[in-house]
Amino acid sequence: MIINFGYVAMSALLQNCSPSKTITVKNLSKVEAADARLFRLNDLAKNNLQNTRRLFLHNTAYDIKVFRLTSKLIPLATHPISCNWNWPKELAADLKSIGDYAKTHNFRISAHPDHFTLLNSPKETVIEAALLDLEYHNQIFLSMGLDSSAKLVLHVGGCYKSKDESIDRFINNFKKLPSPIKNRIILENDDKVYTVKDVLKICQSQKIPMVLDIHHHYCNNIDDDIADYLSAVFETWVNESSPPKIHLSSPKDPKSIRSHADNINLTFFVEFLKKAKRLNSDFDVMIEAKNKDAALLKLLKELKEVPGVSFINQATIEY
DNA sequence: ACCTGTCAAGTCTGG
DNA sequence: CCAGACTTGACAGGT
Repeated sequence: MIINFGYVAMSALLQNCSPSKTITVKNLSKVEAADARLFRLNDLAKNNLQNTRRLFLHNTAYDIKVFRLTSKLIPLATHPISCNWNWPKELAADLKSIGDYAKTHNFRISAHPDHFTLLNSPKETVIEAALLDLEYHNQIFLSMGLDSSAKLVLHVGGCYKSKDESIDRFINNFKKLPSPIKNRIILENDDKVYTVKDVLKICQSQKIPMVLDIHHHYCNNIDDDIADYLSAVFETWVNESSPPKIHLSSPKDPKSIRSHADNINLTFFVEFLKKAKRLNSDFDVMIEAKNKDAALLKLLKELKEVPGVSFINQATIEY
């Protein structure tokens, strides 16, 4: 089976290359002239897009095809203070350009809207804000010219005292989404409320590809073995053009197991590899570690010593 | 150059 | 009913 590795949003190796630079609402408000505010926003966004291009070039140098875009690419894009900023128009050329690069190099791009973006809140205002944020993410992908293989990773959301009712609310609101957004959403098990079993059930009934987070499963499961779910999880990707995606991180320490460690625990991942080998199906691994791409490169280096692992390129293995 | 409090956004707990 | 924790990168104001 072939496994492609990637990382999240920013590089620990490239200096001064943040794709998430922003301005606070308070400070933007201090700028009096409307055109000066727009200039500031455009300037920040263009800088973020330029740094995203640098990240893309960096990824190419390391054969990295799997990458998650930061959600903060366009500063304050969905905040009322920017309502007069037509950023898709202003940034059309920049977005198209990095999108073309991503397509030319067969990148597998995703994004992960923040934890404020909830489809199962009982509050209508929260749902409206979530919809706006999903539209923002969708617009970035559209402007980049990326089809529905560019995905948006979501969690089911809060519990609100009743898991069953909250799952029903998720499904109802999911069904109401515009198709272009619906087709991009993939669902991930979380570390506190919705287990692999819960999320899988939703994904199967709604035909949503499921992202398996093996660290979250470690934090939140009812003594279930991940191996029992792998086949069904991968099956939710059967109609997709990209292989299934899993998230990989390691607990920071025994006291705070839910936090992400700097790097990836090799033994833990190799145990997973052995279980996955029984299915022998290709998948992508998104590394979620504090050390970002440095953690990815460290893991790849360590994998060179693991029996049964061979390298197709710097960031792709066969096992 | 470095440190600290704060930031658009939500949920949950505990007082 | 409200404050604080949760979690994250980066801003902004301080030293």
